[in-house]
Amino acid sequence: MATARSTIYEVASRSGVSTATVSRAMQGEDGMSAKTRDRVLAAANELAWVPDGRARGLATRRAGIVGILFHDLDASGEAEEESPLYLDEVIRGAERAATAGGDALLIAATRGRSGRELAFSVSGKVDGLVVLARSVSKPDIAALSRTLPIVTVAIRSRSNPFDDISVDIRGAMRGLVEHLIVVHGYRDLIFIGGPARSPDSMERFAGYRDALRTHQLPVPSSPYADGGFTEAGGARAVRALLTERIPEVIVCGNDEMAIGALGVLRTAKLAVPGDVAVTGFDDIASARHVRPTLTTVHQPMRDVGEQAVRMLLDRIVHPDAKRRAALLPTEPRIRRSCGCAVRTTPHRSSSTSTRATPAGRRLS
Amino acid sequence: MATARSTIYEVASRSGVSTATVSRAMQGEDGMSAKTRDRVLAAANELAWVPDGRARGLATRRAGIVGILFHDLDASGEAEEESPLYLDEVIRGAERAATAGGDALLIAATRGRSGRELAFSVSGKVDGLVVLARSVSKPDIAALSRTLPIVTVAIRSRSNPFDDISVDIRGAMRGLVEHLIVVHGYRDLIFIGGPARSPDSMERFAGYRDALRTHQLPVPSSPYADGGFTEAGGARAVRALLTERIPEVIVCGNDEMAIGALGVLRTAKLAVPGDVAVTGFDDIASARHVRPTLTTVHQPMRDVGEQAVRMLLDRIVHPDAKRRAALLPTEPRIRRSCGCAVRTTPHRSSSTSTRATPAGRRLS
DNA sequence: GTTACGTACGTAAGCGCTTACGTCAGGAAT
DNA sequence: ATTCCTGACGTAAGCGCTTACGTACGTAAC
Repeated sequence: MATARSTIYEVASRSGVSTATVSRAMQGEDGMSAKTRDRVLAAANELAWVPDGRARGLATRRAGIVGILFHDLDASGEAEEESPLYLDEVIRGAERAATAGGDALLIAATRGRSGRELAFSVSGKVDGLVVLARSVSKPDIAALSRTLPIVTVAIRSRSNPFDDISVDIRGAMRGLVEHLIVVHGYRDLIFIGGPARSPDSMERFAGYRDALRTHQLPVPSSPYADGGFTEAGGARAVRALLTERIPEVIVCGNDEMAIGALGVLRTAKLAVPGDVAVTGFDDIASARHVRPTLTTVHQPMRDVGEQAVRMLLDRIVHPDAKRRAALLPTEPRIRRSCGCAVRTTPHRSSSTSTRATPAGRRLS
Repeated sequence: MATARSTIYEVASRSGVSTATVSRAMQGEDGMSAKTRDRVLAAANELAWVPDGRARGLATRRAGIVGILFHDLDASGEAEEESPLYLDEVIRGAERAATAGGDALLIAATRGRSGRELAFSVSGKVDGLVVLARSVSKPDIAALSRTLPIVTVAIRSRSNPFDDISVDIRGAMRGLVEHLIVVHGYRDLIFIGGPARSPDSMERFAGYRDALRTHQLPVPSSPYADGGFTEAGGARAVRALLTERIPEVIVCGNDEMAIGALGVLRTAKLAVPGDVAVTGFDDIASARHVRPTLTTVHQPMRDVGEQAVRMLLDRIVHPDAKRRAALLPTEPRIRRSCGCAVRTTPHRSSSTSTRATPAGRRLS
């Protein structure tokens, strides 16, 4: 149990060489006699020695660690807001890319007001940082960038000077709504939005408007209601809606609200999609399991994580390359709730480069 | 964009003090004049200087980073196995505990055979390691432990010499099955298991047997079928079962298989729970959304992560304390599929110390 | 006015690596 | 037999911090 790390010096003396040689052996340099290398490696093994990452980092100016900063709503007790599940996908993707690049991934959640402090403490430990939207304030990001390469996720404002990876939310919602209009011929749609001031929420609504405009339908200036991105909020909004009228389709800003809507409609004895169609957004796991199965849009969150880290790794190597920004495409998941009669869809052939996430792999 | 980190020397000379003073100021030591401290802090601020974690780590012999090692099945293309969702919860919990303790969390997934290498590379970067079951081989864990404090998760064999956090799977399954027997009076149960050689799977079955034995029911020596912990596997097993007979209850080793079972039963026009009851295990998000809602057991995965890291932090400070192991309790989630007529259950009062995870917060 | 401390800060020795140079065999070329 | 490489390794100077000591100054006690 007593943990006494051994050092390169012990390994050196035990194998009768200098520390330089030990170092070279550990890095698999060439220009060494195989015999010497084996002796060194054997000694290292016997002593259970692993080069100290801190010392190595100090000497090479490279920690071999990249960080990702996100905002953990759930833990801050900040709101009733659902902890965003997609975060996990992003993190997994980031981990994968980091490991593939030979680095390790440091994760840190800002909560409430403590973001600033956290960010700076983390910044001393990593070679670069992926910063998710809403985790750190713009000025703080700017300050961090004075010491570190930064890649942002989902910060698409034109003024964002950093490399960025985002998902084409607006285009995705537009595509989904066009499906409703073109394929199903719906003309009477209602949009239930998320928190009014959330940029993400606004994007979704903008895509909705895009589609209506394109097809010469009346374009509302604001969502019918703010369902707060929660199941309960969605239910509430639909309950209110039903006291007024019954539209052809209820387009929801996310899956949670759509699921809430389905619940209310069932209670009201309205058939989905027979009497009303419903769509969601995000493709959470439950979307496949509610009845009817929910038509929605899948966001490639794992790809977001992967690409963000890959971009960061790149930026670390080429600090002066010109800024890059990527807009990742989404995948519609057409199921039953929009009115499509989906036969048991065969597994998609795995030929595309976009990897399916577990949630989407099997269709209901 | 050009990133030139400044050093303590620049801060020192800019504020007209020695590096020692700068260091002291950054650590908020007392025994300093407020004036000097402010000068130093101001200089640090102007230079956007953050102490280099590597150098600091080298000097203090403490990186301020703990790591967690898990196995990412999904990425290895190793099997059809579902990527274990609970992992995300564990990671989030671990992150929370690490951040709370002032440390950062490094995450790394072993995939396929590369685990060994990864583990050692990570071990140089952290102060301690949480190792999840199945991510690293026992001998490798032993080797790692020669350099680092280790806490294992879900390695409950009596020979495990390390601190461990596990969930009382066996007791949980036993409790669930007793509910079926005692409350509902079922006597004719069937168990669909996971991969036969998985220790986790075996635990679940053991709990099932415990319950039967206690109530003097016939105790099978093996599960009725191996559903591989997947939805498809569960469906397959139930399809086979139905060609033979219809039991009172189908107890599934996890939720995925239970959901597969529900699908097959629906197709077969069998009412759940009217004709057959079904139970799952794990309480994945979908369990609340399938119809009927699924009776299952919730595992406190977030707590697992939190406690593991807390234990590790403790171990780092007290390397010679005696070994500790904790067995975390689970929470049954009694819903409809077992035959209980669940009225809208009120929110549980938040008086218990066990925190509810998002998935369980709202009942259907 | 000395002595004796306490306070506030400076000095410099590491922490455990990497790597630019330097050294030293031994073989090729002359 | 010299000279000149070249390959294989050793030397030692950092990398950017922390911290045990040391020093200088001011204050209190006498």
